Amino acid sequence: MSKNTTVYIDQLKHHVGQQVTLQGWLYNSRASGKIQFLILRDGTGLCQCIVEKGNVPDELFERIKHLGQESSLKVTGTVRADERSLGGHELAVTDAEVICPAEGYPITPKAHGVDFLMKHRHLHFRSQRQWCIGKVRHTVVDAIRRFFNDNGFVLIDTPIFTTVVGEDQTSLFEVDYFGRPLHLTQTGQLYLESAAMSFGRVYCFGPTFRAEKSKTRRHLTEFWMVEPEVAFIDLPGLLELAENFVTYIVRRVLADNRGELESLGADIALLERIQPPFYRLTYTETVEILKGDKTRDFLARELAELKSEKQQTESRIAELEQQQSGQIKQWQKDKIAAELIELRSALAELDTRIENNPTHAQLAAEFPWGKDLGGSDETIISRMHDKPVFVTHYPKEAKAFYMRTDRANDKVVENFDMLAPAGFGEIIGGSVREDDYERLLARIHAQGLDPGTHDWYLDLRKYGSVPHGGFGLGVERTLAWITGEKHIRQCIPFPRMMDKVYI
RNA sequence: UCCCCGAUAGCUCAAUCGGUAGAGCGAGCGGCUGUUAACCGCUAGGUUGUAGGUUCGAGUCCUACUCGGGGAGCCA
Repeated sequence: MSKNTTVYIDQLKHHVGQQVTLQGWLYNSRASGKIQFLILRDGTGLCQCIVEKGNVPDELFERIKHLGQESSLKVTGTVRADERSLGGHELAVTDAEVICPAEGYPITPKAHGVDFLMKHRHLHFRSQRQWCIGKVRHTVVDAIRRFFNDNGFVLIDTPIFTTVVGEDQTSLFEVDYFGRPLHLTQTGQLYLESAAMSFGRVYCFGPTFRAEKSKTRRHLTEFWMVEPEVAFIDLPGLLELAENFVTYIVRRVLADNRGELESLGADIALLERIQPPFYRLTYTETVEILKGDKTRDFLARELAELKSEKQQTESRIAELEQQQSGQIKQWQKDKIAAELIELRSALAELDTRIENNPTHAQLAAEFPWGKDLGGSDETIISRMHDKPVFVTHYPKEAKAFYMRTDRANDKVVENFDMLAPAGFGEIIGGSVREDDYERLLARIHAQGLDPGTHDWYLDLRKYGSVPHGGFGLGVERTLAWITGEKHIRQCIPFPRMMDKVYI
């Protein structure tokens, strides 16, 4: 008899006026005597469900009233459009079935600390912020695959257990492989180069592992990286590929996840400006900028801004504290308390930035040509620009053995990093590869590496060597930049950090 | 490996000069027919991270440790 259809919340707009059933979890609820507002989530979105006394049996009305957060249930009712409701649609409930009542759900709709949320990661997924980031991550990953698949690239799955060392031995996880030491991959690049000589354009996409002892908001020990590798390409060609690639990802997210970006508070205007060409600087130009007046003035201005921001925050805190001790209503006190908590944590961050500013200024001013750019240096350059910046031609000594020496200046290599704008920093690192057998062998020796383990890699330069290159893009860093999320650990479902694995 | 900050109720945080440990949220009960982190009233909830020290008296001061946060180096 029932022509009742079970639908997902994101399809409600197609069912206005119809009777439907939703299945999901109770995200939040408010009761007001004879009317209740249930916020239901079902994985596709949130929907406010209105339960009015008289429209459902009294017994059910009472039962729903005492349902805890995250109880699972089915609700049936009529879909109607209503501006007052989030999403613009709501359900006038006529019936409901509790599947599993929940009591004492630990993550309340109020504020929680990072450590608490990380320890409850398995539940934290259900929160709006994590849900939005997960949806954007899905789009980013799909856009990555689509871009390469649609542009003639062939997917090559490179091994996780590796015998070769891409960069620095100390940053590798060693595993006992039936008594023989192997390493978890930190790049698929060397294998990919061999594949590029077969397919021309290839890419690999998977998890990668770094044992660096880095405890910052930009580091994970396990993260996802996509690496294209192209035969017959030069540095300008690689930069063009990278900027088209990043632009494509950003456009896809803008098209598919505008609601999520808004909800996350991402800088949409900034994302809309992302289009080729990106800025191009050489390492030498970058060092000159860092040591020059522009950077000094920029940091001084930033310090002044931070200080005035701090002063404003402090006086606002004092003002609120004053109000708090006066005779006011309870709800006003709550509001003030919530604002105070926010202001105090903002103040702590301002203090850190004020404290770091002179150090960063000194590091930049005294930057010696030849050193690799530090995190703070990248942040400075990145903050000075409103679009991504390519930094190219780093000193040979600071870089990996496989990067191609610039034939016009043998102190530098034909490599590049791409810095995301507005302070997020590096999201891509890449290079043209050394294609000359003798030069590559010399570099292997110079860096104290074992030529024996690189036999097969050297072979690629023996049999029809061609100019080729590629780069690696960090998925979580890209995601953090796009979503405006401060910490990379929020951008992967189960983060693995130095010395810390929660679940 | 180094530097800075922190640990008080299930959660987020207060506690002035060293003087009996407080709010809100959440939980429980009651009220309210349009709420948007709803609101109002009542109830329960604590060995102040651990170990020692100073003191008539320590959440507060000192030492060590444990755990957590941020940053440097290095990197996607």
